[in-house]
Amino acid sequence: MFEHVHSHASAALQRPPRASLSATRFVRSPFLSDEERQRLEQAPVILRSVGAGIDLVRQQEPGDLLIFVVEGWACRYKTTPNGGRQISALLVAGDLGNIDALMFDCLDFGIRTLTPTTILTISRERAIALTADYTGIARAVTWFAMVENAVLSQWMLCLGRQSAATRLAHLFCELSTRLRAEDGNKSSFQFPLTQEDLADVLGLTPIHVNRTMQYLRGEGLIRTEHRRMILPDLERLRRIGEFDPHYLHAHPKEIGRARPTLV
Amino acid sequence: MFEHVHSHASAALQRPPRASLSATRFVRSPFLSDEERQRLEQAPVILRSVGAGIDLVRQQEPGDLLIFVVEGWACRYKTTPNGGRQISALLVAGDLGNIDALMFDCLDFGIRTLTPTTILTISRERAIALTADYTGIARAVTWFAMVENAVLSQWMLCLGRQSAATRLAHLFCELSTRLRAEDGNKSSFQFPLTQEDLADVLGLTPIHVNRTMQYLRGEGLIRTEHRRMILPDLERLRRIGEFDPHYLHAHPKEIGRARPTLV
DNA sequence: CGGTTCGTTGAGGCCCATCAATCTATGTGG
DNA sequence: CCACATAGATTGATGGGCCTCAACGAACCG
Repeated sequence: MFEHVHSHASAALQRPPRASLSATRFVRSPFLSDEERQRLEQAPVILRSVGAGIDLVRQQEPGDLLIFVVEGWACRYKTTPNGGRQISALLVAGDLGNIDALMFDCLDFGIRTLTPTTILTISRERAIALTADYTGIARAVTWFAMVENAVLSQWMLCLGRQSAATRLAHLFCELSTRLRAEDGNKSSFQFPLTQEDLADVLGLTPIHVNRTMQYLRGEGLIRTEHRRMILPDLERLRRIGEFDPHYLHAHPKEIGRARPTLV
Repeated sequence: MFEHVHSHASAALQRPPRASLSATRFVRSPFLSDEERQRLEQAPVILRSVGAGIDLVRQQEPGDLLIFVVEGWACRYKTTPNGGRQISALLVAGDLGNIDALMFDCLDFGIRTLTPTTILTISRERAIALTADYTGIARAVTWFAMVENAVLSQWMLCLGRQSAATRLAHLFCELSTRLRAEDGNKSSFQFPLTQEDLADVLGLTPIHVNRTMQYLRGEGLIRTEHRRMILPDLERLRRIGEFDPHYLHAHPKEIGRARPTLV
């Protein structure tokens, strides 16, 4: 699978903190019992360093690994026959890229790194076995799948019904929340994506992304300093982007009810 | 929840074929054991007739029922503050509208009927209990959630990177497949949606939907006769729509591997 | 220092939105 | 049976948001 990946696995595996799934958001799911969390942390994984712009999984090719992002940025994407690309998810530290591999042999999207990235992989067969043996793990999988669902629906609303400025503002708000980069009315975070990447997320051309970012800059809503995104007025940016963080389900207070007492 | 729904429940409940989940795609999932299938079919449900244009669930309101469509058309949708609507899923006979209710107390989308519709509801608490007690049912839920995921990703590609004609053609191809209305290179099925509904699915205005449909008609790719859609040349329509049915995962040959032997 | 990647700017045009009106089909009440 | 109302399809005119093509500037890097 990784013939085309320039790998530093051997070096990575010698790191002091032994590689494990504890570097991912997955093990922090409230659905897990202590035993289940431990099983996940003990699961054999492989840590790799990968360059930028590398396909980890290609569209329509079977994949035998689940891929987590530990550091750097990656994306899920689909392409049209004539070369158009649409990014359907941005993957940052802690994210699982191909949860669908737990159910489907063959994915209809690709996964590609956008920056140099550290990834963590676990065998698909083993992951499936874990979901079969531990109901809490299975439940966590379902939870994450449904959150992805909610995020995709929100992006659909943006793509179908929002202007370029609103889409951009919304995306920056979403990233600010997901990266937990918020500090009162301000926010700032490392932001290594190119304007072409942004265009492929938002369904625009890079040129128009550029012009729209200039507009937002002019309005004092965003600022960029050497690959860092600064949002000086979150409140106003949220209004422009019509952003309501609810769809991210980032604070799973709701899990109590989803976990029936009769188990 | 249904105060605003003009209901014929009492009449419906007296129907000869007693209402049960066997009218849904859910019970045909290959993940279910015989016992599990039986439990689903025995689960207490309520059958209702609902008029067109009725909100079954409103955005941001908690829902205590899972809603299946037995007959007619409905949709999941989201709206923008200034009145824009984006339909994120079309629901036809057999579909489950709010699978997310199994995990989230409060949904961030609404469900609305597009035609007079017969729906079937089951208590959310009871459904959650079923997924907790029967691993096959839980697995089926995860499967359906991931298929929805794949469909949403495909729609995102359409919204972000395809022309109006391609989007329309793609949608008709998808519906033709989902409704199992295909017959060689031709297809035809009841199609009660208005052009405004189509516009809200495709992220266009009704006027442009109208003009694009005229174009497709002129090309001999679609024909409509009193609320019936006729696709005289599926192959060419698929080429225009860049349609590949794979993403629908309609033929779950892959389930074998997703169901590990070590259980 | 030359090459490459990415950001920026300009000119021109098309796809689709907007506004407004007409036409048709269906249904309703007198 | 007809006058009327309503919803949806259709058509026209106009404009704007975004795309396309093309070039230039800036930052980075071996």
